[in-house]
Amino acid sequence: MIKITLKDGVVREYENGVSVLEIAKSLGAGLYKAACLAEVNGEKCDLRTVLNEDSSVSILTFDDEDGKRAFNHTCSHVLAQAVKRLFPEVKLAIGPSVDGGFYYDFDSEVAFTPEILVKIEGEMKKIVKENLFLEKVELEPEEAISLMEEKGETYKVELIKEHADKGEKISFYRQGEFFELCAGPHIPDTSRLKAFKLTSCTGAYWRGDSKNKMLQRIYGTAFTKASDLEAHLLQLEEAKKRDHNKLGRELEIFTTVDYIGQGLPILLPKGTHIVQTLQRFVEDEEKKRGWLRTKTPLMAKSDLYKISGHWDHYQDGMFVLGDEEKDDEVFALRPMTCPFQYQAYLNRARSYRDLPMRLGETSTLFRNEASGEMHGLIRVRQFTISEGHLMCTPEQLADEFRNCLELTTFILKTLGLYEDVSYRFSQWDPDDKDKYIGTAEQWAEAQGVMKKILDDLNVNYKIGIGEAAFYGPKLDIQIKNVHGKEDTLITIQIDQMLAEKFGMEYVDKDGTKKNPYIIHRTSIGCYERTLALLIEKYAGAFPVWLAPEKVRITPIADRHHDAAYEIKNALMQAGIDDVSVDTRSEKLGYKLREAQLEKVPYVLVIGDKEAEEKTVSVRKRSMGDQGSMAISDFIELIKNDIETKVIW
RNA sequence: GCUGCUAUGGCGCAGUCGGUAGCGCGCAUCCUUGGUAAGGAUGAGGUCACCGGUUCAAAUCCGGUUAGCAGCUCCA
Repeated sequence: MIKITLKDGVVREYENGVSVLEIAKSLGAGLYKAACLAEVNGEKCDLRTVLNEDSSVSILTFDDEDGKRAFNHTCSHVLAQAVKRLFPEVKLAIGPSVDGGFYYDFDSEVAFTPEILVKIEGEMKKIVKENLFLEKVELEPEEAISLMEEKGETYKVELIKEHADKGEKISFYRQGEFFELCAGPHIPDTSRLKAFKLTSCTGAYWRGDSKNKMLQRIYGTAFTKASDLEAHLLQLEEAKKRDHNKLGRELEIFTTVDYIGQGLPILLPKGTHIVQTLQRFVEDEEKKRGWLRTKTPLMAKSDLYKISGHWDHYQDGMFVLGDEEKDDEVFALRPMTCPFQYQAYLNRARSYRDLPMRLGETSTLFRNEASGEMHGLIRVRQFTISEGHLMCTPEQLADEFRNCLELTTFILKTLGLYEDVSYRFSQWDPDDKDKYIGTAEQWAEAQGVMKKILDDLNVNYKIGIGEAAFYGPKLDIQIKNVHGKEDTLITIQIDQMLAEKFGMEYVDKDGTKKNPYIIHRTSIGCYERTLALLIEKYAGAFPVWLAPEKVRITPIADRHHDAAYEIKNALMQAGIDDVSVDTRSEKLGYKLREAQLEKVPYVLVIGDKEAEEKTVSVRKRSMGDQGSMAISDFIELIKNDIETKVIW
């Protein structure tokens, strides 16, 4: 007999050689049915694992993150098995679980159309019914390679060869006739896969490298119950309704025109209004915090970019005007502000007394993104960023960095996005010589300085190797869109290299010349992308201070029009613009419905009673009828909303 | 850039087997003058994204281009 310590601390005795699955069964039919995975002495393993000594065991179900992953991963094996049954010539690549489901990459001559996906799903259901057991098998590397070569699975051979010299056995999982290279762990049998759906098929490069062949990736998701699957699919549908790319067009925030080009959105009056409001807010806030402003050219001769290194390291991403072979002067639209704003610093000799020097600019940039990269307002070719460069001494660096971070925190909190972001410490990739300038020593120093600052500030970050700018490390503030895709909203960077390249110096107290540290930073990010995230955050129902139409005055009958315009004037005189009057001869309910759908924060209903008493009947978005109040009281109410930037 | 899908009035969509276009919403006008999420009638609006091909005939079939979508790659 062996002693098994369970999750709740209870110790039970079992026969030597008992499997975890049998233990689960002994604990109850419900747990047995729900079990996905086990954790034995802290190690994740299959439920079929057999125990021969005293152990601590916890049974993981779909409710545990690891259980869910194993469940989805097993479903990806079933997918691969089904594809091999229907298309034996298809070669298998890899098939992991991911957030919200799983995928499997196939090298197939046949394109997997939606109709084919349905057929594959049907075959998967058969496999589930067959209740195939998943059994782990370990082979010697040579054996594994020859087996996979025999089956023509060239991708698997490549993977095994990489593992071969580690001196470990290669693990496989068998389910029926299907034999798959896999480290596991897996759920015990296919019959537990009660509810799954193949959601899409797209292209994906083998090993994530665009030099490699593009494979076909089938995405899917799996649940223990059909109702959970349906709820999940419904949730995805709901998320799509918040998609800024759809909602932003519906709400007339922006549009695109095919003959203007990709990544060049037109901001309509409502979108422009929001951006302008954000811009004033940011510029005022920066001014309070000691930032000066510059206005620098949108383009420059190639000479400038040759000094900065962009000509060599970033030319593909720039819009170049002219041809170096033919033209005397070649220009390029600016892809960043750095070398332009540095000229303000270089305007005269600087002393340590000039530092820190904080230069902000609302800066329009142009980047020639590859054609497939553009996405609504999130990824565009022309955008405007709250740019800034800060030149300082080494002693000032940590404080100034903290101030930059505090500014972004303040802005994110004001926008209501603070809880939605995560931090990434973006470092260089020493193996990527094409992308990065500078020496290993320079990078070690810049990253070391940044690490210390971040750790001192207790920033909870993850590290991104190869995510640094070509001239220095970054703190990237990341946010996910409605589809779960992560983008950089805000970035704060430390740069030691460009100051040297541009000959930026200051005379220190001791009379020696030194290069300043430079912080590149944005405070709200680029306005287009931030706007996109705000549309998704609020599903178009913006806080009052940002709302492009704050008040809609709705007279009930024609005879109330004069009273309505009087109220509009009163609001305008109180400094509240963005007020409209809906004089259409529609019923009140009809007008209210439209105002609600357009997410106008306040609707003022004006009828006989209000016209008589000089009051307004206030309807608040999503809170309905608030009753009547004096016009002056309403002005106070909405002014407070605007000034405090309250979110409701 | 790559893989796949898509493109029909302002928006959302229908259009079968090729025979020169329909619906709903919106818009305009008129009637209605109403009290917190859709009152009624009439009307206007489309060279079916663009270029080319096949055909007696193309929204429909074929090729290309442009743009949009999902994903990959990329993202200073």
